[in-house]
Amino acid sequence: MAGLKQVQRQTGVALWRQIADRIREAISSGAYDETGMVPPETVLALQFGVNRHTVRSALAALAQEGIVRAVQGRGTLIERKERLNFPITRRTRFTAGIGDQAREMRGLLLDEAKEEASAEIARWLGLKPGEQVIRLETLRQADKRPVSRATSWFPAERFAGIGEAYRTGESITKAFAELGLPDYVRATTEVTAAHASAADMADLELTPGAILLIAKAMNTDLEGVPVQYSISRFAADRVQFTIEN
Amino acid sequence: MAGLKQVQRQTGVALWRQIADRIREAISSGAYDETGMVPPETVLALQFGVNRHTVRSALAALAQEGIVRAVQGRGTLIERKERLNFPITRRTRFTAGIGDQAREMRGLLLDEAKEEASAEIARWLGLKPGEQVIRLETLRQADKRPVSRATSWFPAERFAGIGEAYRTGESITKAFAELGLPDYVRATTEVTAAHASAADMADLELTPGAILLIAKAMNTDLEGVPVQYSISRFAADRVQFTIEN
DNA sequence: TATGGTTGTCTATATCAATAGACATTTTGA
DNA sequence: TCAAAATGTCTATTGATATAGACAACCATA
Repeated sequence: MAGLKQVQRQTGVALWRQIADRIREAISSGAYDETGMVPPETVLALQFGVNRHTVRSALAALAQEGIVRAVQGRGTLIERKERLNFPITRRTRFTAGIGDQAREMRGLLLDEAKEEASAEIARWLGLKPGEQVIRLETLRQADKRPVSRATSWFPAERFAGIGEAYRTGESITKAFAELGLPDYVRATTEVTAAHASAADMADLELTPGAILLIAKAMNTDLEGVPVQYSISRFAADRVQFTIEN
Repeated sequence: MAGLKQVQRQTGVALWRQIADRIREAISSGAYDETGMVPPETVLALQFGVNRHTVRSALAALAQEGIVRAVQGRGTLIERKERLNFPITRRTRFTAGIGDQAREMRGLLLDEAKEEASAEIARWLGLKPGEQVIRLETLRQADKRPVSRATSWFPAERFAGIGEAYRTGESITKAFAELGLPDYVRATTEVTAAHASAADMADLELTPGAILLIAKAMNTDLEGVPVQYSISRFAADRVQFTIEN
């Protein structure tokens, strides 16, 4: 399991942050499932080869994130530890994909705009650059916990009113259905990773240094005509993607 | 493009490192392709709202990575900027997948061991826990630049000698072929992201704070019998995954 | 060849990060 | 009820980080 060995000194990233990352990882890998607690501060300090105060800074950061809760005299309890699985297939849908892994799924519309397609968007949607597209900024939550922040583009002519449909249905699938598109398929998905920007940190309730999994996806209708291009930014410590071939 | 606006103060990560990350991203997004140079230090300092010395620390780190090169009197030149695309399909192969994006592809065998399958490995390979498996530690390079570090497990009985076959062939596909398995398919792939460990930083020539894309993959033969389970760790700034459905 | 724009170097100061040690406070269980 | 084990708080010191200003060195070009 997570070999909690010595940390090596790295410039530019505070030791307590590196240690916080290591402990967070150990927690989510289930290393402390037996006790439901993090080892005592003195033990962690010894394992990582740092001062106890440094470990305390790390644990304070994790407490701030809501991952652990310290109780004087008892120890430091682990609060949460789930990682949602997100299957990527031809029938990928965010809400259904998460399925029974969470009780309540919501999609919130943060912003809507009609704009001219950039060269890249036009290419993905099979339009000419400058044609009208609707851009939706959405935030997706699983049990009130933010999971991803997405920017989606739709051909404006075909999907007029999709913003309102999304706002009421709280999912792309329902919005498409309301606009007369009962079914669609995932054509391509590109996955990369990056550090979270300040804006994404705020929306996804992340802390500095957090990682994003970025999925650029294109959906088509059953005839293969592009209906949506989206760039979704997932909190990397809350999800994993599964590709079944 | 990459809106190089003010950085917001984040505890635990040095400002110069955050700025280095932002500039690296801007470079790889092609923001400075016209000039082939990063803007002057004074301009960057103004854009980010920090002191010029802080920008200099960031640029020094990027120079250390080989991404930029400062020339006194002229400016700071951009050295490299490629991101390899790695398609994930039923026929995913590392070497062929990279294909024409690099001239020379190599797979180096770092370590080989015969061991008992853990519960997880056994599950993936369809074995009983404790059955013998062969574990290979490999490093994959594109044009001498390390791209990924992988740990792979194979059923020991069926693939005895795969270590030697990999060492000479420098690819899994060739090693399989040599052992009488001319073809195989990718069954499942799970993608996550995490910070690089010290060991991976060394092997992949990464700098502190670097991100990994982690792909856990299972390959089967044409009858659907598992032949390989692997955990590959990619330098996130050097690759992207593409899933075509 | 002179000038403006650029990177390189130096000094100084304030704040943050990390270590070190001591002791208080709380919980659990013998 | 006491002792052990755990987290909480305080003081002090050192080195890394960030800002500020000034000037040197170098390059391109008008």
